[in-house]
Amino acid sequence: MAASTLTEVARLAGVSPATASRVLNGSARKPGKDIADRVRQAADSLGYIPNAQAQGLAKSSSGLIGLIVHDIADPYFAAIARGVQEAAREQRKMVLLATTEGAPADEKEAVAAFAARRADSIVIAGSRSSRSEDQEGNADLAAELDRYCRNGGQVGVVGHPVVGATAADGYHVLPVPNEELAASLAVELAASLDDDFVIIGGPEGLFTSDDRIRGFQRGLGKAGRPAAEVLRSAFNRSGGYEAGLALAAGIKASRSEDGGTAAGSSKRICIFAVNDVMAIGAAAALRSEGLRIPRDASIAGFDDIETLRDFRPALSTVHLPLEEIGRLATRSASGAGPGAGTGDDGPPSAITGKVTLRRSTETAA
Amino acid sequence: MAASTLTEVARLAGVSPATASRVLNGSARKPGKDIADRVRQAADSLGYIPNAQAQGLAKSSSGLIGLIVHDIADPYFAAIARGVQEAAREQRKMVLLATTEGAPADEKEAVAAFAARRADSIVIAGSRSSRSEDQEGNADLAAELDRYCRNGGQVGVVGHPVVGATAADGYHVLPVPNEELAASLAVELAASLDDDFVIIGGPEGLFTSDDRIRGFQRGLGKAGRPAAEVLRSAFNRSGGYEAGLALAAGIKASRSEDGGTAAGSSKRICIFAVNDVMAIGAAAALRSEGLRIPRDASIAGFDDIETLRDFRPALSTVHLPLEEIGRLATRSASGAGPGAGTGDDGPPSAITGKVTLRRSTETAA
DNA sequence: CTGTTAGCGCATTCAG
DNA sequence: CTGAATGCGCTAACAG
Repeated sequence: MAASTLTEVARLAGVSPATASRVLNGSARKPGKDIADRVRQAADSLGYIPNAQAQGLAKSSSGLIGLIVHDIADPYFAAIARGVQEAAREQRKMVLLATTEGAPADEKEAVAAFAARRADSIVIAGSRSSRSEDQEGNADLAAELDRYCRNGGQVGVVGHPVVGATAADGYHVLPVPNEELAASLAVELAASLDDDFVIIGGPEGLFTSDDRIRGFQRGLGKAGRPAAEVLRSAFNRSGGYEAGLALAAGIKASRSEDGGTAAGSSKRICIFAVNDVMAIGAAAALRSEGLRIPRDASIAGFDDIETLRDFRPALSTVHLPLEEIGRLATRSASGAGPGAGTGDDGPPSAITGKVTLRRSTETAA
Repeated sequence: MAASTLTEVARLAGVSPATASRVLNGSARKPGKDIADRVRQAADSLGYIPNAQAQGLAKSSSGLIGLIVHDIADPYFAAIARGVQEAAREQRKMVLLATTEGAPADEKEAVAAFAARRADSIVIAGSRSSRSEDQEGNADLAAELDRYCRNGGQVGVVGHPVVGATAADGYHVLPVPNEELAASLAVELAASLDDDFVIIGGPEGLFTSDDRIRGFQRGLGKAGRPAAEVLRSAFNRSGGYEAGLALAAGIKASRSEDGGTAAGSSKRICIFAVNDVMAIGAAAALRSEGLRIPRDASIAGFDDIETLRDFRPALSTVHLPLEEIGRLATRSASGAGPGAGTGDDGPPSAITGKVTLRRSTETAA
């Protein structure tokens, strides 16, 4: 038994399909009140559900928003996804999810799939990359996006533009002040701590990571501190853990150099991990090596992931309004259609974050 | 400039649309190698992307899987979503996301929306509820699901069947042994701890919560312990926090009764929170009241949320293969079509969890 | 093996 | 204000 169609509803109501369509969906013209009721009644007596595919075909617009993330189980993306979902709901649209592990080739596939479904807009949340291994994928992705935009699609990208994407109509970037915020974090940290700074970053070429590293170094410079050493590892918890292990070894080594008992003589280090999840991993590594925070090392992250806020010692970090980022990116990809003229998308709706110092970077006391 | 169509490709290749369709999509019959190449070349010279809406209309199947969760930012659902996504990828389908905050009325809307999009299957991940305020919503949801199934849709539900749903063809439930596992947890805890047990549960009527409470009590009974008192609050972090606050007050009160200095004379309590997120909230509350875990109270959760594993003291819990749950629920809603006969969906593919005791429930030492 | 014909379910011209 | 006709882009029966 197939779902009932508009035609069936019309027949039952004794009207034409056109009329039925007009009453059941918001048409410009309002049919007569009496006949409208008949149609509506017939509709739900049959349990009529409009076929969105057919509607989409006829109107060429699908009510779909495509969302691309690296990993939906990563709390960073999950939070953004929630914002996207909210915005979608406001627009009475549904969100189509694609996860790509950050591979531009997969992202290109996702864009093509969204285009095939005639998604009204696409939101790309994952960090852009300029790594050489991603060159080709990036080019393909850029081309696919370009085509999508040329066909009237809207895209909203969080953070940085896709590498190589021509600033087409309908292509919007929501800037995130990663660099500025990281600089502020460095300045605040430098003001209260005497520690030597070390950075745990993601792979070189990951924009989000690179921005935060650059900003942090700049802030350090502004505070009259030397640039920090940078350890590179995976942009996730285990990357943080590995780097943390290496740092722990270093801390222990420098201590024994200072002579066994003079435990306080070597300077404490302050670790800046470019995101909270890496910071937590690093903290776990230090702990597993018998080191304590903030006694033996201080540590700060970035993002202010909600689920991690109960972690002890409380993690110093930079708060980012993740949910709002998702919302804004989605809205930016829904505004004026192509040919709006000025190329300006109304108020830039800038994202603002906030340095949030907590126990993990207190002085050793 | 609209996207190019199959007809355009066909014209450019000098063949009929039917032939073009046959080569570009997997048809049973294979066109001649020479002509196939011409079509393929024409296709990507035009940047042809098939219109999934039109395909769906013609084939009446959309390649879409609908996923319903309470909140995508909740790590429990995020983990399941990842599993669903994986399974979807295996089937070369995309996932449509709907979040409902657990309201059956919204879930009904979501099902209708999925039905409108002709989703091939629907996965419902959120806990079922039998609360009176959800009665009406449940009935509507059940009716909507029933209709969806009758029209050939497949649905997979995690945990418990939707209240009132008639076991239609295409309706599959993936059981999660919440009760058994909670019982095992109680037994293991009772074996190593002398504590008095207290349970922090979600609102009465939430199946997942109720199952875990019931199981825990049963385990307690089996171990010769009296039933635990049950505190009810919201099924999330703040619910846990509030309940934790109440418990902290109780702990302090009973201590002062025992006389100020005899801090060890009143028995320690062991808190079982029905999920990890609530447990973390409760732990935070205790801590904020100056209590320490496991010294002043022990605590255990349920789910073994990955992001929470670095929490200290490490949380005792019951490990659940969340990702696999998502995968299996998705697969169960993709197997044999309607009319398969036996009503049996092959191997029950049972979910198994594992009691995982960690520091938060060690003896006070 | 290919081309032609006919819908899939709906929105939207047009005519009445 | 209503009904009949046309087409969205594609697939699946037919015919050649």
